[in-house]
Amino acid sequence: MGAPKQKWTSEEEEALRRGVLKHGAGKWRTIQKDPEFSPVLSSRSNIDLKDKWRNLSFSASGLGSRDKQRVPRPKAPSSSPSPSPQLLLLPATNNVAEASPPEDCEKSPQDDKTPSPNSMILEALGELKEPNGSEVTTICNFIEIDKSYKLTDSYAKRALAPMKDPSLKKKDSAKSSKAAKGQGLFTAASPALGAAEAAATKVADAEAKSHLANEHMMEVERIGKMAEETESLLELASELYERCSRGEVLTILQVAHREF
DNA sequence: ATAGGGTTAATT
DNA sequence: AATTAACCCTAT
Repeated sequence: MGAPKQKWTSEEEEALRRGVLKHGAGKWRTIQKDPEFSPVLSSRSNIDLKDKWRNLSFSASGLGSRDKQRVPRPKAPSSSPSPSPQLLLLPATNNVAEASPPEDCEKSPQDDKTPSPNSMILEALGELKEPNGSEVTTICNFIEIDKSYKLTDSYAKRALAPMKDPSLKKKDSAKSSKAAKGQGLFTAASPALGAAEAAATKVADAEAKSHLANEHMMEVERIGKMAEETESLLELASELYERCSRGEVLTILQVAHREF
């Protein structure tokens, strides 16, 4: 009776974000049970995590001064066939990114009119890049979060298995892979699209060559509708791909290629 | 156990 | 009154 509403604290929010970044969105139970976030999210249930993440995602999606298409009105059976299945994505991180960007990070001259949500992700990736090398699962999760790619943990497990081998440090290997298996999915608009798409396709094909592929196609189709986000996203993918190809860190591409 | 839908409470 | 956020219920 005396429980009005238990608002989420910053600690809990951060824990949730970290958990999602670490284990991936969807593994609420795992995140909640993780000893790292357990003490913080002890009073939250997996459902609460999901709900919170949902709210966060929705807020982040419609938080760009974009059209405020609000049509949650189930009270209009006449006229108005279908507004627009605008899919949401890119919950990203809500870190402090305002104040004043002193200097450009490195390149990305296209960082002008677009908020570049991937920049944050890239930065985060660079930050969490440990001397030991980022974990494959982390990168995998990144991609999963970015484009809502559905990567099962089975893939992660598989990728982690061969990763133990130190001889995986190849300098250049999958670079000329191209692997434009699904290049015909949608029209390519930028050069980076090829590489990025190839990477995504490779990863996707590595494990999900069954019904999951179908979902991927659908997802790709949806993404194709959003040119801006797609380009930004692909840029990130390309960056990751190049970076990994260089041999800086173990990449899912190499592992995937190995498995292939 | 997770995803989605719907409801209630608090804030503006 | 409208929006947001937490909570609850149901289906898969």
